[in-house]
Amino acid sequence: MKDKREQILETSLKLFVERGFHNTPTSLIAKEAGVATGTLFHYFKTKEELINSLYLEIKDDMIAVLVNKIDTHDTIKAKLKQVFMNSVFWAFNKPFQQLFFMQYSHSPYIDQITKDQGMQRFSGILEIIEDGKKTEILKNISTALLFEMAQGFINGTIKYFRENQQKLKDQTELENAFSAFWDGIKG
Amino acid sequence: MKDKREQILETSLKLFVERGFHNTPTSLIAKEAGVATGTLFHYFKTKEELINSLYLEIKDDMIAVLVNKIDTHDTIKAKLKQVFMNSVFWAFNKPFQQLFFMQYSHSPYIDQITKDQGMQRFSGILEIIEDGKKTEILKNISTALLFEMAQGFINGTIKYFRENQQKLKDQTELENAFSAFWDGIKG
Amino acid sequence: MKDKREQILETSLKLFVERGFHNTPTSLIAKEAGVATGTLFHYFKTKEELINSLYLEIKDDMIAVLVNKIDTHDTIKAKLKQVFMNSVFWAFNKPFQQLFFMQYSHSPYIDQITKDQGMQRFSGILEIIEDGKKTEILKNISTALLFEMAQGFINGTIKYFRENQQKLKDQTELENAFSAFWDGIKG
Amino acid sequence: MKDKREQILETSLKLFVERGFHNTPTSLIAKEAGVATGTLFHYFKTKEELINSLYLEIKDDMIAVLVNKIDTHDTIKAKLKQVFMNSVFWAFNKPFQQLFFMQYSHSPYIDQITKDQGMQRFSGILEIIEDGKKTEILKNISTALLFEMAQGFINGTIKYFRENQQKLKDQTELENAFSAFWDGIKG
DNA sequence: TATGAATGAGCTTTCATTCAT
DNA sequence: AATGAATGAAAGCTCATTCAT
Repeated sequence: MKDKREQILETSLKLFVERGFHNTPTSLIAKEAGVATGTLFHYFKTKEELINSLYLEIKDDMIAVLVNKIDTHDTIKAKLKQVFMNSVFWAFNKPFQQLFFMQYSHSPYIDQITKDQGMQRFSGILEIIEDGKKTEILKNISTALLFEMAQGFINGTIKYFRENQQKLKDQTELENAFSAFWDGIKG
Repeated sequence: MKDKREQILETSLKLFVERGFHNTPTSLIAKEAGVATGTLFHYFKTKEELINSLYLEIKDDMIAVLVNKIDTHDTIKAKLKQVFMNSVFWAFNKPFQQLFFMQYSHSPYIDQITKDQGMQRFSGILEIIEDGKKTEILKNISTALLFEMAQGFINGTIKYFRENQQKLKDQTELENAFSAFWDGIKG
Repeated sequence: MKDKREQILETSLKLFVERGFHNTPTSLIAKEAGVATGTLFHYFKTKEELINSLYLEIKDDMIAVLVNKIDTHDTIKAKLKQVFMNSVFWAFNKPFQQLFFMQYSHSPYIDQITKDQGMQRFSGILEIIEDGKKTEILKNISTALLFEMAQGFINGTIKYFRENQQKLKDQTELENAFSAFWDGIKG
Repeated sequence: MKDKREQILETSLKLFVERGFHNTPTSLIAKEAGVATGTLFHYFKTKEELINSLYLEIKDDMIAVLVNKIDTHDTIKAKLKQVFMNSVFWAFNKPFQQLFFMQYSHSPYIDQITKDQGMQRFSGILEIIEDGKKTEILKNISTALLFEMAQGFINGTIKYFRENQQKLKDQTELENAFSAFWDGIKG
């Protein structure tokens, strides 16, 4: 049997995505999680604290997956391809988590402190981009811009594959997507 | 003096973006719009109908701007550059509208019918992409994927410039962003 | 084309019976009556005045029917039989009106003054009862009690026939009902 | 201190009778019952559920009183006299409950299912009537009609005594009323 | 830790009524 | 006489949060 805290996080993720934050009563979360309403507030002081905790836990999980199987000795291109593929892989393995970010990254429910903490975790990926620029493999564009373009591109790719899941069966289209991605950022 | 319906839409846009949908009482919308609470419901049967109407009106406005100054005789590249630049221009001219889409495009408050209606309005832009593919100027990737990649890329670009507004003063970085965009999708 | 005032009364009768007084918006009455909301308030200062007017108009109509075809020369029994039959006849000819009394005779929406005015109209029937007592044809019970017993009895009879309409086809059961009625009050 | 649920039922009975259903805010019920508004909705999902529950609880109480002190060995007449007297007794002991039925038995606020459930509880009394018919003590009229006539007659009697309470001091008039009742239904 | 009855502020929505036309 | 957009008080109901157990 799962830890109750864990159970609450898991349940609220699902409900926040399906129904929206304010349209998800804490009583419903408690019920679906199989705990008493009071228990939820034992683990999270407020509903706001709950969604912010959720945000950071998901961010941590995502980052861990994105940098998976990246070797220091890989080329910049290999590293970024791994990140690209890991991103798509994560989105499909953790669909609720991915939708959660789509919905709540820009929402006022997540406070700025939490967003900043989430951003810090991207440092590893930002380093890859900076390395790529130093060696002139990537375009000489500000790192932040390159990062946002890349992230937006990947989000678009994921959105497409979510709506056309059968296209993931063979790798062709995904490889094409990465080619376009790479053409865009390479120097 | 503005039309009351117009006033309600304008006010609710601002408030939904700043405070979130469920954290914005209809009473506050009415108050800020300078109308009685009953008046809001005279024009929009429910709060849900209000946000869906808002979504479509903003979508219409955006599309009109995106295809602005596009001439039939332009090259594909010129057309897509115009769309790219128009997108950034719109985002900066209509910041609330742009943030509204960021927050609510993926939210459950907008129903699927409304989202579909919104999507239909992109047909003009999809045609440009298809023309580009026919003449082998663009990559031979499915139109839907190209579209989503492009849209994601542009969203990222906008996000960057919103956080770094001074970088828009001269055109250099924006031109670089378009170059990257074009490199990504060209054949 | 009907008089608008008439139209409003007719429509509100139907709606008050089917939906209850407070669950029937004046806007709905206006709409169903085919007039503007303002028009309703032109004829009736308030919604309360509307239902009280309705009460009295229906009472008038009912009394007129109850004493119909009663001849001064008839026996007491013949007169009361006529009233009894007229009551059932009225209830079936004016079902909404009858239900209206069932629902609103005891309700606080009708003010006491109106109820008293309605009661006055029964004087003709009360006179028949008093005549019957004088000649010892009816039981020597206070007129008011005889009246209420009779009215209750008739209401019960009507309720039964409303729920068993086919039983009205031949007159047997209705005659039986009157026999019981007469046995109860005769001296 | 009373049970909160009980307190809410008791208070709403009084208020519904005095002010009407829709003219009685749930907030007022809660206030007079000494509970929070939320508590009312904790026990009754909607205001409609509240009034329907009330209807059934009162019906149960009434039936229990009506069949009180009836012995299997009593004659039909004795049994029905007991029911008649019990009815009057109940009406005077529970005046709000009696007025509640007068007002709401025919109202659209009580749904048909509830009304049917209420009717089922009369089976004991219907049996007495059927027994009476078998032994030819009562008129050979359909049971349902006899039942409705009787109920209407009793309601009228109660209405009279409510408006003329001093007449209850000695039993004479009440006995007369029962005589009339019995004359009406006896064979 | 865990419970869930109880709270009451606050929400969306309704609706009788007004009034300029 | 007739209209219907506009009003805003008030309604039913929700829900984050507390607290005695």
